Amino acid sequence: MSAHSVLGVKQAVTATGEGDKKELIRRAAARVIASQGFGRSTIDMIATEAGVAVGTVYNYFHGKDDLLRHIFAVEHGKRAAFFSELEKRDLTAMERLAQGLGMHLCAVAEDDSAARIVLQEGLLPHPCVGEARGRGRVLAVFVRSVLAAGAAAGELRPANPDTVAALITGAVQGLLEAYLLGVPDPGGRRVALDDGLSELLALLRIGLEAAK
Amino acid sequence: MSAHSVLGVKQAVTATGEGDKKELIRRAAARVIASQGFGRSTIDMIATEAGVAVGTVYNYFHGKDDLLRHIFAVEHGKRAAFFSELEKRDLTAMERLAQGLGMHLCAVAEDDSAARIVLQEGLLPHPCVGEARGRGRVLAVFVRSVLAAGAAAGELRPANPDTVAALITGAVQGLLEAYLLGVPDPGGRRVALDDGLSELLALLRIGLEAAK
Amino acid sequence: MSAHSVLGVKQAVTATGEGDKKELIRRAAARVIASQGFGRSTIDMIATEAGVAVGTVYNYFHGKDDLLRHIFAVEHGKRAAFFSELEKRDLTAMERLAQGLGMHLCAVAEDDSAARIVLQEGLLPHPCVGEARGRGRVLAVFVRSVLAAGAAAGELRPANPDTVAALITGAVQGLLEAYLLGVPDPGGRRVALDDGLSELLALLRIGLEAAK
Amino acid sequence: MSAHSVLGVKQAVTATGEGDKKELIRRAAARVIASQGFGRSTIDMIATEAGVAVGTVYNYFHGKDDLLRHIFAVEHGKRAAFFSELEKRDLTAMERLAQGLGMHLCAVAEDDSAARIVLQEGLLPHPCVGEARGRGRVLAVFVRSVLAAGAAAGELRPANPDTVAALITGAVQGLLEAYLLGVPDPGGRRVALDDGLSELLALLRIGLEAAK
DNA sequence: GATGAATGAGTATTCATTCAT
DNA sequence: GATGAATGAATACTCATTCAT
Repeated sequence: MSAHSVLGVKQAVTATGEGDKKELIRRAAARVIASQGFGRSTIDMIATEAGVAVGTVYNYFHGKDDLLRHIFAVEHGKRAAFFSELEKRDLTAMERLAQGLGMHLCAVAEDDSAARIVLQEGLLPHPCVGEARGRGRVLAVFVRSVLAAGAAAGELRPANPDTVAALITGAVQGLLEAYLLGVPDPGGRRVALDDGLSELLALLRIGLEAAK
Repeated sequence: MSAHSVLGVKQAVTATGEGDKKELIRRAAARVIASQGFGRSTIDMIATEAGVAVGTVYNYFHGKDDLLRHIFAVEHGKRAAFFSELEKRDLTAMERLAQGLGMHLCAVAEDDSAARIVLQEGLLPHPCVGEARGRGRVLAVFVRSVLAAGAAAGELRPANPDTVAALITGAVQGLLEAYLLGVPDPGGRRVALDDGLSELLALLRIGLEAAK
Repeated sequence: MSAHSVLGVKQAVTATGEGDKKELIRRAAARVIASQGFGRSTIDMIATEAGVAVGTVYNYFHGKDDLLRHIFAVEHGKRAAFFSELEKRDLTAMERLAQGLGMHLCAVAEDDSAARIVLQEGLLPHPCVGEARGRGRVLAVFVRSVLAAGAAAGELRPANPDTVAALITGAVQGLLEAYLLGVPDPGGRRVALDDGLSELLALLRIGLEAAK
Repeated sequence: MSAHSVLGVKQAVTATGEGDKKELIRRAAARVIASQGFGRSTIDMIATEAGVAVGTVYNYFHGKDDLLRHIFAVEHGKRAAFFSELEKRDLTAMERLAQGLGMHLCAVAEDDSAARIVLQEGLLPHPCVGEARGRGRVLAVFVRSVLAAGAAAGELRPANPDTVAALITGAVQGLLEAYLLGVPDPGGRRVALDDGLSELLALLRIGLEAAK
């Protein structure tokens, strides 16, 4: 394995900025919900955190559920954009995986509040979460397609791509979870995720790559 | 992979029965919370599901939080008992892993409501969940200790046990999650979990066992 | 004024004992209600304090309200018995007052829980308190009749007996209240009530007795 | 006794008006609690009486207890302001007493709901009533200080001021109680209180003033 | 009689949402 | 657009009372 960090692939994933106020409120909501859980967060808390009045929240969102949906959608969008861009590049399956997972962890390392929410609420039967249901849906879909393509191209040994995608996605979430709960220092957190990703990729290389 | 199911290791994990009413209510609560999420579940729903009056719930639990805590504790207890019993047997690290993870999935396959809750609520900052915090805490601790012991005994190649435990635990949760969300038929679910576990163990055998 | 205590007139006012259990429960209830207030007392607390089961309370009383009514009635009965006996004796108005008020304070000094309750709840619009309404009703009726008789006999100067009875009854309650709230030591409390009563009687002698 | 009413000393004690809504709710609550007792009053009743929604009550008060505390505090405040202003005037002890007690009764005659509450709840062990504990605390403190000062100045004969203050405060409360319970007509009530106060002051003049 | 588990009507309190300013 | 007071439906929890054992 080369010496440089697999998370070094960093890029401006977090380009944001659209409607000032809306974004301001989304971020505030993400912080509050990440720390309290959705059920224990109130619109008042969110408005206070954002420094606006309650009414203002309703000028940008239809309600609490809509706020949650939006947080999921933004997070989803970031990944989807990157993943679809990744599809176009000419890379091996393992390279694609490395970059996709790396980007996922990188985004979390930069702003974990949304990630916490996805982890916490993604499994709950919110009528509002809808298509984003499942904590790593976009990620899982991406991983699955990479695996399927890789197997088709003979790069990877044949295996049920749904199952393996579930394992890989789960492992990444497990990494996140362990370090979101366990590593307080943001600096150390980056390193920890980096280590974990390297370990995971190593396992996959040994276990999945077709014998040449 | 050997021909017999890795989930065949089934055993009477789900011995229950204690205080009739309390257990009745716990189960009903687990079903309701699993399907609605903790925040959207009401004591009335739980009482109705259990076929008792609201007041009766309060004769056995101090409140909604206490119910959740109890559900976690029972689930925790089941695993802990099995894991500690597993420690005493004379097994290789991989065998121990296979049996431990198998039992975990087996318990879920039999009664998934508690598992859903642990998956959903285990990450939330409930003041009540306490030491059980983290969706796979007991499992992670078990996996970590098996890995550490295995590495010390020279059975496994050296690797940061915290990181690898996080990956393995996550992969198992990912498996659960995918199938809890995706496979409606309980029969097929068992098979799916079985497949997933086999795949995971295969990966680990290739990737973790020290070269002989 | 003679040197001996005005409360020395003590007599076995607190003869009780009737139906063992009923009395046991009444006393327990009085203690609980005196310390918590009627509204904050529960049948459970009372049963626990009495060392019986909740159901047992209902074998002797029709409910919480009935319990309160009974406590009032017993207290009322003690005074009424003594007062009516006092009517028969050949005494001056001031002597009668001295003995009546003395007995009242004496009973309180011996067992203040019922007195606290009468003080606290006597004014509340309980549908259950009924005729005992008003914290010092029996006392007031007694005082009023002594005053009226005394004025008729020319012993006391003429004055509206209702008004004066209210003042005297109030003063006695004020005394009780001050010392129930203020003097923790039961011994000192006796002395304090004694002092207060002497002072009150002195005022009344000067202010009410008809000039000879 | 002079011909003019001792309650004639009337003054704008009941200046109110502050935060419209809060005051509106306080008054409604006072009416409800006065007629039902604290324990039997519900927030719904209070909100209905005030003509607002339940939630609105909670926009101004932290809860039922806070409402009670506030009612006590306002009543306390009215007296305290008047009493402290009275201290500054150049008056004899008896004059001070006459005006202080007069103002107390006057305030009650104008708005008896708060007075009923203080009488009813002031003795209960509400954790919320705190320093206002005791039904006539402010009044008692005032009376005591007047007595002590009067005795020091040689205007009054020596006597334990605590005891005498308890007697006087109690007598005033007795008066209130008798007439709050007994005199339905508000006009007659004023006269009755006036009579009672005159009688009390007459007794005190005879009984307490130092022989010249 | 004694017991105490079961009951469910009753209540305090919260909080998403609206809307007049 | 921004505000935040008002709203009232929703919900956790209490506790007097009953009744089968």
